Amino acid sequence: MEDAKATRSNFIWDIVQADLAAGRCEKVHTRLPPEPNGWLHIGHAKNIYVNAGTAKRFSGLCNLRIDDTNPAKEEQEFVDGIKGDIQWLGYQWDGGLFFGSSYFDQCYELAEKLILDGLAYVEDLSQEEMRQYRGTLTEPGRNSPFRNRSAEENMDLFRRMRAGEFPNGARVLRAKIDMASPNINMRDPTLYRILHMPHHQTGDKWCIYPMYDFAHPIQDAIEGITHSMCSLEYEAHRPLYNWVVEVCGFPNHPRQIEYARLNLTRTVMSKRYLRKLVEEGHVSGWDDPRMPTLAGMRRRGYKPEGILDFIERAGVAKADSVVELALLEHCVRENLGEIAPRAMAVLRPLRVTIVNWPEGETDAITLENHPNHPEMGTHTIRFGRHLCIEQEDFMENPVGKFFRLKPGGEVRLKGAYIIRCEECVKDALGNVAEVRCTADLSSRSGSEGADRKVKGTLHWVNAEDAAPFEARLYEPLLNDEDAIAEEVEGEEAVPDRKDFIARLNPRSVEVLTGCLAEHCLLSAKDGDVFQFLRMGYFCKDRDGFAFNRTVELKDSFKKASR
RNA sequence: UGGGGAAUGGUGUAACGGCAGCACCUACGACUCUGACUCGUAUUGUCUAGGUUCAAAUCCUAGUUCCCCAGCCA
Repeated sequence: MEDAKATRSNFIWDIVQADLAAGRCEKVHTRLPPEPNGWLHIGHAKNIYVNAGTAKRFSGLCNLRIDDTNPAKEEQEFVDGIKGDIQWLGYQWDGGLFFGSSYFDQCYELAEKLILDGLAYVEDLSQEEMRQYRGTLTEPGRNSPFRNRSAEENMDLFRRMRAGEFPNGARVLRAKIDMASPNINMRDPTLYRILHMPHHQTGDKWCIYPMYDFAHPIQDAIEGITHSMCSLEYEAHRPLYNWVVEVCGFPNHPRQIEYARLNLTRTVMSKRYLRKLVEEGHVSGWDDPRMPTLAGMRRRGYKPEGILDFIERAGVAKADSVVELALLEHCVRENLGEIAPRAMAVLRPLRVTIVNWPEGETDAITLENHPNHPEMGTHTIRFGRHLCIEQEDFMENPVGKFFRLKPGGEVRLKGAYIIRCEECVKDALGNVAEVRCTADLSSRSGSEGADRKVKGTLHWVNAEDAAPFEARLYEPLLNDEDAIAEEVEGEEAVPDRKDFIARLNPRSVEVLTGCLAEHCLLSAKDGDVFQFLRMGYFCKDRDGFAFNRTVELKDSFKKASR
């Protein structure tokens, strides 16, 4: 029996299951049609899960089809990124890799066929005139004066369009359907437009390019796709999709199924704005850890397993929804908690001197790499007279239930000794610069005197072994909802302002300065991610350390201090 | 106001005429060599109004709200 997670169903699977049962298709074949105009983001992960995942679920195949029908918006550089991200997520295009542009010949031939069949015509009206003839949501459109050209004339004009005789926008090829249709998408939609622009795959071969509505169903049908999953906004295009498959005479009929795209709280998902963030330099690139891209999340230390678990738990349905970021964080944390080796690091160091510990003498402390997985081994660090602890782990004037270090109080240093704070030394500004403590030498972890309980336990680093590291500063683009509201209010003249402001999770980014024990740096070579005890975790990427604080201190002392 | 969709706790998602379940969030408690993790407990829900039925989230009628469509974008 499969476990509950694996059997979690959704309405798409029900449809596919029914199609299979009714014999409407023999083997499930889906496709992934990303447009190469940016890097994949967490929303695409859902698309991958839905399409490639459905194929996997029913032992079918999934194609990767680079959807590059519009040369104006697409760039070669994104293709490799897309492929890499899909593989990183753990999916393959076992059905093959295709390019929408490789069907240009077939699209063109079918367009000629439609002309011959009297189902398409060349339009001379300008864009503006076409808009007027189209009617409105409540009024029917009017037939174009060019609607009843002969097949011969249409063919001649269309071939001349292809030959490059006309400038951009001079003419288009339209489907002849119904200008009075209540569905505006059926009011003689455009099939082909003139675009004198080289294509990153086909070069200068074409100066006319098919529209999505024409190309997509053709591509699906040619590839033998059985189920074509896309987002809700294509629902009204489904009649057109079916019309194209029908009139082109394909024996097989792919089925388009729409589902609600993924929305996340506090997260900008529109590729247009993500692109703007990159192009205007608000972030370092598509893989900036603040970006909701798969590349950004990868750099943050997220693992595909956590992301996929999130997608699955968020579910697939037809209702528009906004999933809380907390669910993503939970899934990622759960995944990382299981696999990440533990390490101690201090981000904002506060010097601690153990006054009864001899200068120059050290004690080797062995710590497990994972509390639940002894097979992950141990690592050894040194305890000495000079240590660093977290600034926030000491309070000169403690409030409420503050279990950590305070004057006269005791805490255990993880894996080592219980220490007592004797006094704190301040700098010229009155800030605590150093805490002087005594260690209970009989309380060493593992020794006989170790069972004495103290309320707090702190992580620490031996100052001498600490390797200062320079972290990249990933400040949140915006701190909180109030700030967003304020900015939006003040910038009303810019309509896009609200969307443009990246509502990226402020908790995912932390400015840090501090030090790492040397062993951490060494261990980091083996695995990217460390569970960082109470704090969350941090990851190492090619540029250095990025700290991701996903676990907030939600303790009662925090409340008391308000 | 045309057409196409969707409405279930704070959030997301199940239940396809038969006990409204699960997860996240939140709160409280237990545990703990960090207050994390883990474990336990709890609050909160079927858009509205009628109707059919022994029985309605589910079927019917009317209404309400939200989303998408008037690109030579996808």
